[in-house]
Amino acid sequence: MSVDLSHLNPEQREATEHFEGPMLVLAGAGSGKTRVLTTRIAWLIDEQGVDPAQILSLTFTNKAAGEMRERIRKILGREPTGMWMGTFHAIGVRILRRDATRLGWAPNFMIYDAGDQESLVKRIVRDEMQLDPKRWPPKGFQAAISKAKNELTSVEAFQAAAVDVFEKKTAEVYERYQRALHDANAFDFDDLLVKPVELFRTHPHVLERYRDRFPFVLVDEYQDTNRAQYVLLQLLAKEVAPENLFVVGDDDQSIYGWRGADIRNILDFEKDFPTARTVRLERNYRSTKTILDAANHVIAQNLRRKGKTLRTEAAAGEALTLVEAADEADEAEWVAAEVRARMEDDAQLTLRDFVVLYRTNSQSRSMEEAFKRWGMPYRLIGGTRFYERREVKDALAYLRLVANPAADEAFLRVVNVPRRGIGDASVARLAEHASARRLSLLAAAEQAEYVDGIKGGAAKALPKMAALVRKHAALAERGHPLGDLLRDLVSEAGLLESLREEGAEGEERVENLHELIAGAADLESRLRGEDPELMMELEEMGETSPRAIDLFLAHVALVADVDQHDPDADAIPLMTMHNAKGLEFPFVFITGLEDGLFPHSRTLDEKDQMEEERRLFYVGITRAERKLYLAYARRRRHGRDWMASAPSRFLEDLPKDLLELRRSPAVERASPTYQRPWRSASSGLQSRSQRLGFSGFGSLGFESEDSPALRRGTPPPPVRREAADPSYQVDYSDSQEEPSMNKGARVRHPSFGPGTVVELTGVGTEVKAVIDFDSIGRKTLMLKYANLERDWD
DNA sequence: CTGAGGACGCTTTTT
DNA sequence: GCGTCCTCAG
Repeated sequence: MSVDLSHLNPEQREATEHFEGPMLVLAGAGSGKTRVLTTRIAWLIDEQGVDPAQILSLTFTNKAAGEMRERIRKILGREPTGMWMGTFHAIGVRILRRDATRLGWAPNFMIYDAGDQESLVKRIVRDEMQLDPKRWPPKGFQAAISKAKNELTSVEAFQAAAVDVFEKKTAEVYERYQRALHDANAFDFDDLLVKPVELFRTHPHVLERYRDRFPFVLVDEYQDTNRAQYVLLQLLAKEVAPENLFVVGDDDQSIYGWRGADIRNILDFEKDFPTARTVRLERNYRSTKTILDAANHVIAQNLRRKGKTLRTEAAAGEALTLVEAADEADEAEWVAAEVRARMEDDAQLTLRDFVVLYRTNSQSRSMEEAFKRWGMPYRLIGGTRFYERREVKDALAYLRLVANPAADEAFLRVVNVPRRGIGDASVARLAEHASARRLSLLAAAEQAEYVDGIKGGAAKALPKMAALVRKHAALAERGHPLGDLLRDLVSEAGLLESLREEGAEGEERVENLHELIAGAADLESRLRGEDPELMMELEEMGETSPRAIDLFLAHVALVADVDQHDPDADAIPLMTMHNAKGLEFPFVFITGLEDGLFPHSRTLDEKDQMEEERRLFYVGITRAERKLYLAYARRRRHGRDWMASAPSRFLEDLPKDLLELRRSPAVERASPTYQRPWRSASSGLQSRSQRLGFSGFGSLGFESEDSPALRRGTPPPPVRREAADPSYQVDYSDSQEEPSMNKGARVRHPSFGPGTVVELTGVGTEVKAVIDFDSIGRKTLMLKYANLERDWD
């Protein structure tokens, strides 16, 4: 069998057929980097006779890993048995399960997620160190510790370097925190990267084993690696002749600097590996020329970059639409109306062809409301993650307790969930009793009736709860089906019942639990069906016949998002731009393009951060295949109060001739006397840059005086509720008439170039024209937005 | 021990 | 605007 490379362009091919030595693939957005990665792996296996077990491939998301494995399987026509493909964290876990003992952890360690970390830090700060959480917010410590870990700063090094009070206190928290993790036989997420590095550094023969095992290392999204990940890669590949490290990334899409990703890793790759070859993938297969032009102009403003320019052979396509809205509700309304209009225009389109992107999750609310009002289903991506939901964590804590009755932290979490009348006082007594007798809390709970100070309800409820756990532990021991076990457990514990009493939201939570149960059942059936991927994973970890319950618990820690909604459902996705990385959509709306929101106010005075914001904008723009909409609101609710907002400075970087400007009906109404500057001119046919002068663009530098409505401190008008206003779609009215047009006229469009009017429909300001463009063929345009010129030649 | 009511805060978040 | 956290009365 041979791998088909005929569909690759020359650069993709060069990267794909790279056999040995370090290589950097700078892959622009939409340039086919996944294709290169997967095809190269298949090529290594099929054409170069590389054993899949010699390949280690690292990604940042489970989704990416899963999709890549699937694609490789398709190309090969068989399972790439033995290949390690997974997230850095998942691979870290695998390494640690084998050798954690060498670091002093038992192999069945638990993984603390962000929430667990937070409660542990809180406990240390408040209970152990007795610090006032107002003056010393636990979050601050947690962030500092996480940062230190990402930079591979040990407790000792941190202590040595601590100068000010905060650093000294942090050093103490860090030390206690690390000790607590060890005592609980747990690692936090950061440890999953840090500890393998520690293992390799302190046990050279273990490192040697991995170096021998994996002569081929591949990394996706290299621009997002942090210090720990970087060092891990260096350890695995540096000076391991011939240094087969193959990294793919895009410095222009580095948007995770705030959580430790270091863009220098990709910028300096050629310095780190002087023999590295570099391939640039600059041909874009996703977007129209107009969209790419916009993206290129935006990113060109950044200084810290390798420098790439995306090229395409695609047509110019539609102009970008920039819309000014009155406020966020109006913005959302406009977006919903436009989506609806688009869909009415083209029956082929579905809601999945669109996406609404924003900077912060809180912006989703107005969007959700608008889509609800329009009766259009939407799908929220991101936000609170499935396994971090309260009810899910509660159910998992029960399950953990069933799997391991000595899991005290799980016991503490659910001892009074649902409410059983067991308060802090009783728990404290129980803990005393337990530690005096070296019992687990669960074992102590069984004897609660005989524990001093525990009386009444608590004395009855504790043994009852313990009995419940014991009963299910016995079932698990006998190999009772996991899905059934979990279902009975949450129901007998009273979780379902208590959630149902919470009303509508509780129903949702019950749904989540059903989801969890389904997930457990699914994993177990994969285990019984000897799913090859799963079997391989178990084998690598030296585990042959784990209990489904332990396997499930080990798995859930690493899976961030189970898509709760049907991904095939016809609904419009709403997400942050961070969440959109790697995705593509025909129609993209980027909302909230306002200074202080995007770019975010916290980034305004720091150059590097501003560049990261701009990269985020670039990521947003390059998601679009056919059409990009940009929107901003004149004012926006910010916490308690309204703020006047100015259009984002990023808009200045867009070439004006790519833009079509629109205003929402509400804005039109708010400024009835306003006249578009270009209309007052004699011909009515000026360049687009002049047209930009309307109110709201003060900050764009086209108009010197600020419009009154935009001045800071403007009292907010009452919140409009014209949402359901059916005129919304048609009320783009302004009283000015358009230049007259007739069938057969030759016209020129700013982005589509010359064309012929084929048909005219509608009246007044609602005239639509079907125009046959010389370059791209027929299009239907609203005349008043089309900004057509008569073309006489 | 619990539920009510008030203060607070609030960027992004692949794992 | 909303969710979380804390405090306090019953």
